[in-house]
Amino acid sequence: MSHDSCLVQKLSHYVPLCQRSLDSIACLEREERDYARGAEIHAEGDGNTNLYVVKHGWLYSYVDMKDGRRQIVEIHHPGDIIGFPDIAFNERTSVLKAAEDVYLCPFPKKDLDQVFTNAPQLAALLFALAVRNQVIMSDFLQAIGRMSARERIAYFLLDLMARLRIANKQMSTVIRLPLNQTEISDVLGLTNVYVSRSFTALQKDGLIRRENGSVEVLEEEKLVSLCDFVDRHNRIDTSWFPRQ
Amino acid sequence: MSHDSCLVQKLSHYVPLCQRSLDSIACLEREERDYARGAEIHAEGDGNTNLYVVKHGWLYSYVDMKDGRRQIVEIHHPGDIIGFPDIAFNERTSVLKAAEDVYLCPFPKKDLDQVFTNAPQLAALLFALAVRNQVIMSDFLQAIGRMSARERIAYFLLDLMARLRIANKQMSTVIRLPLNQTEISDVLGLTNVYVSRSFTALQKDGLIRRENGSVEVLEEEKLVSLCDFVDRHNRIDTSWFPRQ
DNA sequence: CGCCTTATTGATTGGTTTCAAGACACGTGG
DNA sequence: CCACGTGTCTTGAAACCAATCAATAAGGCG
Repeated sequence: MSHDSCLVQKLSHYVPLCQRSLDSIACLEREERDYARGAEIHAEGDGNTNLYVVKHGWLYSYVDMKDGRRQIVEIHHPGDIIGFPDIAFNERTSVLKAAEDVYLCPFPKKDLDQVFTNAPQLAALLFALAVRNQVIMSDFLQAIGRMSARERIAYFLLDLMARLRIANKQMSTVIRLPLNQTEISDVLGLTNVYVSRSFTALQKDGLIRRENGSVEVLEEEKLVSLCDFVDRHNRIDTSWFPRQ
Repeated sequence: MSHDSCLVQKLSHYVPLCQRSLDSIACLEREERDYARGAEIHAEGDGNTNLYVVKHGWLYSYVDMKDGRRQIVEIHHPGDIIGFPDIAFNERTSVLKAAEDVYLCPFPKKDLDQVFTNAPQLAALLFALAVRNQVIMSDFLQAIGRMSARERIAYFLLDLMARLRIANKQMSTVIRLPLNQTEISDVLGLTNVYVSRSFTALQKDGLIRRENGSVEVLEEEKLVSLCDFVDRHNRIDTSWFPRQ
């Protein structure tokens, strides 16, 4: 059973997990639940006692703003743990929504204490991934704060590819994209109209090609230099981790 | 000695620290070094073996972009630990610069392993602060991605006040601001010209008042409703922490 | 077929950038 | 004391990118 856990697979990408780490993870994936496309698994302000391991499908977390627009703050893929950003709070800070049909494993926040007392390696790994996320978000902040619409789209696609490659090393250049242009605009701080125009422009220049719900990246290097993309996902430094 | 550590003071704000946590922290503040205003303590791409505890003065971390502009990704105050976002990498991802004369305590990254093996409470606290930072950055992303220049300035000031109040609970409404408008524009993804215009507009509307290097917040509630500010700094949920 | 969601395209508007000039404070040296 | 340079902030005019408003097209599905 544990060998087909995409969480184990994703974490093992960074460091060989010791037995205590594996045991800790197993206890997070006991239960499984299904949600249909469009379901809101929790709302902003809900109590947050649970985190979720994603087993299948894409989800995203978003925040509604007072002017009626919204910002998608995170996209969740299989093998991700949802909810870490909120564990420091008593209430959810965002709405969690299924972008397509999904399977999740919920587990209570309180289960994390045994990670810190029993599995220092896993604790260090989760910590490293959490702080790495700050760098990834800083990169993204630059994209949102300083780049044109075309460059942001390029950044968005490259970031998705880098993330998906962790779980699927032999990924092709075709990305299945279960998000509509309004959702993409809510990720990138644009409007759906301008997402459409920018996609069309990138396609006209031969950098990408689109086909119902998928994007094929034709010129990855050109996209990379367009937005100065750096892959922060592929490797992390684990040399400082406590050894077993 | 340890009682005047602003790091201990800041961390104690969230949870009473146990002796093992205090011992772990003490070992991070052994050495102290001075840097003059404008000094670049490390550059992007440098090896990163050290983190720093800020004892005095403001600093910031920034990234140079290919178009010549730059993005300030973090502002560091006394009591902050600098460098966590980078510990997952072998190289620095940003330049660290002293905004004024500063004192820092450098300590090697490798010293963190003893935190994870000996001080699970401190490990959990640092983890909680790291993941909370993701929420703070999400909030900031909304500000950058969706708000007008005036709203971003409002957000910037309120965020600064919330952070400074952790260390100084009786803070007045006057903020000393050792950053020039070009630096503020690099935080907010604006131009220095428009920062000036926006500051002037806020002052004309009676929300703030400026006096050589300081800003006085006259109408905090109006600023809050202008940018829908939520203080994420004040409290965190520590109920799930491992107990001693 | 008709309905709904999603994507495209055009015309107009507007907030921010860019470019440029001027004001002001401060320190330095003559 | 004044001249001068430097860094910082302010102000104006023009240009531009993306938002907004609005209409049309294209699919998917009952």
